[in-house]
Amino acid sequence: MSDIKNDFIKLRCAVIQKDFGRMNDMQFKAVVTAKGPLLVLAGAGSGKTTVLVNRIACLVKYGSAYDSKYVPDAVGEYEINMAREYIDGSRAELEPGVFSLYAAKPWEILAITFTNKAAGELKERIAKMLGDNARDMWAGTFHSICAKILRRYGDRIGYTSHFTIYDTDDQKRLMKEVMKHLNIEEKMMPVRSILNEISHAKDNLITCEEFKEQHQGDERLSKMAAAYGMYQRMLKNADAMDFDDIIVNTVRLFETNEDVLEYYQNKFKYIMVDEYQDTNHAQYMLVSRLAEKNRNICVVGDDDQSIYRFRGATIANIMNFEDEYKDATVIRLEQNYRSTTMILDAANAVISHNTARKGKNLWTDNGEGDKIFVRTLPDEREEARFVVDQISSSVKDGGRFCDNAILYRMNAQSNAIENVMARSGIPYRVIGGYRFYERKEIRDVIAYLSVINNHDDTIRLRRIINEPKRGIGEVTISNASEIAEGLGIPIYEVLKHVGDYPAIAKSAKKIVVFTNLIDELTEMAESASMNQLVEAVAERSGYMASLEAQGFEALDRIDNVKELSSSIALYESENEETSLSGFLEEIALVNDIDKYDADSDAVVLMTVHSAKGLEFPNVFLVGWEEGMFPGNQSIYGGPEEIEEERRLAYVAITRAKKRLYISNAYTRMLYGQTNRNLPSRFLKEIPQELCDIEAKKPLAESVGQVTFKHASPSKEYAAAYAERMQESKSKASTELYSVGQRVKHKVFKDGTVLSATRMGNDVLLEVAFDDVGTKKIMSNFAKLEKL
DNA sequence: ATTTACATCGTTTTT
DNA sequence: CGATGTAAAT
Repeated sequence: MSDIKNDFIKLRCAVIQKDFGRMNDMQFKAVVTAKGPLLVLAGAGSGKTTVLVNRIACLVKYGSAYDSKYVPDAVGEYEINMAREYIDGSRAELEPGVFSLYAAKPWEILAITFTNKAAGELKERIAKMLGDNARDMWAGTFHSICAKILRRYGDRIGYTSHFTIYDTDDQKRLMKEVMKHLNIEEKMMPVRSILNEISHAKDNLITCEEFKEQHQGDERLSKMAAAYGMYQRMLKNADAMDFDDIIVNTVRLFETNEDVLEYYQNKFKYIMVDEYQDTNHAQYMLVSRLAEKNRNICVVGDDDQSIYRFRGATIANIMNFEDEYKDATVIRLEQNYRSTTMILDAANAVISHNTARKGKNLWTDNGEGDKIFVRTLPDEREEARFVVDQISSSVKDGGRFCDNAILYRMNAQSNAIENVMARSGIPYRVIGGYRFYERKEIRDVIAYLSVINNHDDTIRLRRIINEPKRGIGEVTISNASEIAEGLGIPIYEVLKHVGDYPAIAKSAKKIVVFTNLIDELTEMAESASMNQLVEAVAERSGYMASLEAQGFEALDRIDNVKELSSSIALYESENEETSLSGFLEEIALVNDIDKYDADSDAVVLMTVHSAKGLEFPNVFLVGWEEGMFPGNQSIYGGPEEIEEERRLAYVAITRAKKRLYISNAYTRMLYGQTNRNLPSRFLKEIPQELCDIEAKKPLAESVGQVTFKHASPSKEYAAAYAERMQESKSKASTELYSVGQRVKHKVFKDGTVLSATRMGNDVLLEVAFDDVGTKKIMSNFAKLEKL
């Protein structure tokens, strides 16, 4: 080989090194390993995302050039000089193409992440490196990527392109329906347990036929098999899929349609999977089918951070990767850039008690740092107060609220902390828990949109057919669905031709009102903007009016519906192509955590699960007690469960950058019962010399305790209420209504004001309507017309 | 068909 | 404790 060629190879590597040289050796190796299977075992805070981002950038820019000995014939002095200039900095840009080899096109890259947030972050960082090019890359969660594929090819397996995605609530409703049909007592088999069993089966790609076969002797499981079968049939009839189906159906699609599989195998030359330790069998199958052809599969994960066993994640996927792909390159990232030595040592100590792990030891040169603050407090209120005090004083010293995160095992724990926070006037945000899209009023409006989008969506149709009350009762609805079942046609078809079916003819009038409403809105959906559509739904269905009629208590709900409308407007302005099914998909698949923005200066409260992938300067881990963390379920569930909890503890500890506080309480009130709990075993697994321990013993219980339970809530409430009114920028009704005033409401028509009570900036009116009787309404929202 | 009152139930983590 | 469902009354 000529000298020029040898020089070129060296220089080419140097060029790449210049671009990606900021990383440590291991990271760099992961970035430039382009071909073949690659396993990156990345400890917490080891720059996993950075590796992913840079690897993609490297693939697009240089392809597999780093490892290659190939030199194009055309290379000569000119290219050599260009490389030299680039390396010494006198040249800013390389001429495209010269140094790359088999460079990947962005659309040939598939990056699968665990959360939408991670996907968004990935895309954003890649866009910074590659510019607009990044837009064509597929980056998303398993669910969103599969949904995208299914929207396109779902017709091959009997779905339309606007199929509905059922969430847990829809699943429960549907399963209840199934159980009614099959005469399964809920006491014998709770809805949840059946759904869990089915979900497990699906995760392992077991069809209902196979499930039935496998459990022939077992009466209980045979019943479940029957339920499974019927459940699937009804889903299909409704053109709906649950979360598991989205993955399973994609795998099935590939199984039965060779051409589709080949298309995606050819399309995705490079596949990357983040958080590989949390994949389940179905996801594993999906990935390995896609990667089969090119074998350019890079998985990144940390076996110590596998925390989704309950959802079918099997740690085996990452453990066996090397057996699966004998030629795999394995890279370990053990240098941590996030935490102090103290925190890392604690994390390492805890996780070392697990047996099922590949084993690694995180280290850092960030310095020793503070000891871990371990506190024992009398009860959960005191615990919350301790946390709040710490945060207050750190903010006084110049810290920011958003540098602090409070992590707990269960969402139910947030309440105690929220109360104390609110009282102290500390801004906070709760992530997860009650999600916006889980609120009843939001789900109702969404259900309307779903039905407009997909008339066959039986479960959601049933949800809204009598919401608000239209006088269509349970009997009518189940008759109609019986007829639909019997004829094998969608329930909406039955409703459209009520007259033909004597069993429901009595309610014909009311049903026609409903179907007309849906038809009208469906027609509107074709031309109007989605924002207009939501408003039309809220108005014309009478939903808004019925909320308004509830007055005072429904204020929040009215606000929420309005917020939904503005979030749709936002969706429309942010996305180029918008569609109703696109929006519905987004809200089904996108979680609150994804919307979490670090910009607002507030303390963050969330579960440890939600915190995966995030980091904070100060972290408070509350409720480290036996029975809480580890939870009772896992204590009695066996050693595997405990190991999972321990991994969760490991995740929790490694979220902290500077300071880590861990606390437990002697007694804790949960679900209305007070329990005495011992400190968590995980706490004891942290070596004492790493800790700064203090315990505040509870006072003797005898002394008559003064409780301030009812001291100030009304005041607080009034303040919060006033604030909210301020926010909603009430426009109307500074004008007061007098008793006896005749008014007109757009739904309830004419009436007489019985009373008017000022409340904050608004006025609560009691109005006797001529047609519908007396209602309490808030004048700001009701937009009454004076007569 | 709708409202109300009362009992019962189960309580992990999430796409 | 809270949400959810069932039974009885309007």
